[in-house]
Amino acid sequence: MKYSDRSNEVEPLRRATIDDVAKLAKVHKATVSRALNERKKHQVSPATIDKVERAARQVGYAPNALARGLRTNSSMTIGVVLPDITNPFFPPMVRGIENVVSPRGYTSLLVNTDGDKAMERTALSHLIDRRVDGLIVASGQRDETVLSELHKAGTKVVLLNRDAGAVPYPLVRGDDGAGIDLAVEHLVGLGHRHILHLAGPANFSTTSKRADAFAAACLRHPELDATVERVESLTARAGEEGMNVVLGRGTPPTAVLAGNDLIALGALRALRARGLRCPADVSIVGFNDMPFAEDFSPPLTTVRVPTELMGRRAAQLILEWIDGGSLDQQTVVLPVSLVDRESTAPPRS
Amino acid sequence: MKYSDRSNEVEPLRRATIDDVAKLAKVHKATVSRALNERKKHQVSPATIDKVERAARQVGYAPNALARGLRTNSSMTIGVVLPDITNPFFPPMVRGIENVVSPRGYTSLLVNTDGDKAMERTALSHLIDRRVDGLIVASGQRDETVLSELHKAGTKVVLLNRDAGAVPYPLVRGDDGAGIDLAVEHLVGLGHRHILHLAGPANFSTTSKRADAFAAACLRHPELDATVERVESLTARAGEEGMNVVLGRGTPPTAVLAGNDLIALGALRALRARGLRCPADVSIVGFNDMPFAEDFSPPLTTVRVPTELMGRRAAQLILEWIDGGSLDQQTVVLPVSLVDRESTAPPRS
DNA sequence: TCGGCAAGTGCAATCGATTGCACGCTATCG
DNA sequence: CGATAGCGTGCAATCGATTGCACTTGCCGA
Repeated sequence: MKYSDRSNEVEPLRRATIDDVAKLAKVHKATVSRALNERKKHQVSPATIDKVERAARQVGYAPNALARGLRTNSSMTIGVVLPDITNPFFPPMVRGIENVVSPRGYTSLLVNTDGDKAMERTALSHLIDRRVDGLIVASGQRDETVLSELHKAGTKVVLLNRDAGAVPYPLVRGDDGAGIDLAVEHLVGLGHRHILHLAGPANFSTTSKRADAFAAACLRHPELDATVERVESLTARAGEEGMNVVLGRGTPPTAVLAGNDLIALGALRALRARGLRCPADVSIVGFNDMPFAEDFSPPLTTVRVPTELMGRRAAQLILEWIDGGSLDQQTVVLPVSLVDRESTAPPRS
Repeated sequence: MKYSDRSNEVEPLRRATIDDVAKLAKVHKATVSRALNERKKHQVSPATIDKVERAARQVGYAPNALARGLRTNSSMTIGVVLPDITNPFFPPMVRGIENVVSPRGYTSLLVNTDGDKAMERTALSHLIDRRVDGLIVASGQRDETVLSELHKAGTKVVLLNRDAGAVPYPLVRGDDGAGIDLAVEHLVGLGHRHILHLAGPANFSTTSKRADAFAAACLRHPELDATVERVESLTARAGEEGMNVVLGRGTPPTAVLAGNDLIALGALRALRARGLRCPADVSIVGFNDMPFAEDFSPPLTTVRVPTELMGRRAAQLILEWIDGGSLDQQTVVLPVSLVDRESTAPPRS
């Protein structure tokens, strides 16, 4: 047996196109298009549909989404912008989103921004280049300029979790204020008077809403000796550092209400490093009820926000909008609840 | 001033096309294309480039990736297939992938399969429809038929973490065998003799490699009284159930080596529920060193696999391949290490 | 028997880019 | 001074689908 030089060449392997199917089925490609399109099938005779489907199956035809998108001016994709997929708070939202968009034939394009404005900008423009039909943005910050540009350009965006300053886009979020109230009442109920709020950075709408709610709660409870400490970012490391500076200042609070679970986790680590016990020496309440918060040491008492549901809602909103629904600015606030686990107890003495 | 009925209509808001730019710059669109393409800029005079760039900026031109992809037959996207993004083991891989593909101008398309064959099939075909330039598949199972179809069709795929039966695709994985050896030696060194392996399902190459390595290690240590229990899935819930049946059978082992961290976590929960203490009563070793394994109660001793690096490597491989590199089947095995934390201790007498 | 209608199919334009080829112009060299 | 090389640009085809319109049939009713 003799092989030619070409035996080593890689076959071009062109995927079947609509023309291939048309040729095989001996009909015009327009007919193929219609026969395979659920919404236009009725324009084609059953016999032809059958021929076409047979042919399509035979050559393994799958429409080129790029070509279709070019023509129909819709890519059937939703861009999803996250600050950090590695933060376990977000994946459930992603699931929620996928759970509603996939069944409708949409694919989601995920990008990370690392909370970096420049990265967010390039990420968004990539998505725009790809002609996403809509965007879900969970990385909003207080002073967004990109988003207001997008708004001017008429891009469809739904904000998730975090608001983005003055840009009038719809927003789906958890009830941060109510969550803080729940947490404060819980701690006060246990008898705590000296409470520290380890707040997240001010440029996130979520954490600053929480800080505001904390301040308001303190006003309602004049008996409280409340402190607020801002940490640099929404990470365990920042929480640890923040807790350390507080601890370095002298007598610790009897309870800390963290801006989110990661900060709480950091606080836990700082406590442990100093030989303080939670909840015996100090109680800690988190926020978000991220996955595995129940497995921390001790299991974390925290405010549960319905992340998966938030994802779903955001996805529903963007799809409605794409479908021509005229949702004006609207904010969907989803209820939160307190999950009472083992990181809180009455203060000692 | 008089408004027509159209005043309420939504402006179509057509994005600027290459023709708009051409018109404004008074050149042919071919020239615009070349002027804006880094690799063809040299064919265009500097004066023209300047004119074009000005015009492009003025109208806010961004090339339509769909149109470009259609013409160039490359979408600049990489499909990433995961079993479950909600499992914290995967996000770091995703980061690794993004870290290498984004700088090269690629966007990654993420999809979940939930370990479901049917979902995997539809997910993959969606990605193929979108003409991804390559795929990274982390959801491989032993008996893959979809992947071998893809292989026949000439699709470029790199497997991540899990192998997929006989399909000759390149694979990037951690050294499962070595990891188990490390763990077993660690436990044996502590004095454990009665060791249980809570193995994951057999249809994953990872868990079955681990089970094999465990069996081999036992052969090397005839003094061991080893047991293996298979759990139904790679989840905490399954780990808990598995541990419960073992516990229900009588005297517990002094140490358990879990198929992964989630199973370990489940085992931890089961122990706690029965009033058994870890590591005082039974030691536990996990596998993967997923995020927050250090924050469990107790902090989990586990085998660290370099997830982010695995993602990077897989991404590098797929890009090389796309660039015309002819990587034949090759397996990249990355080294693992034991992270000794607090879930292991010598057996009580 | 003929006009008309409807169903089914084909034709060709179109979406927005890229790219091989041809053309015109200028500069260079023998 | 004329042939020629080469640079810069324009022309038009092309990628693979969708879709408005026109055309062909066959059937029905008057």
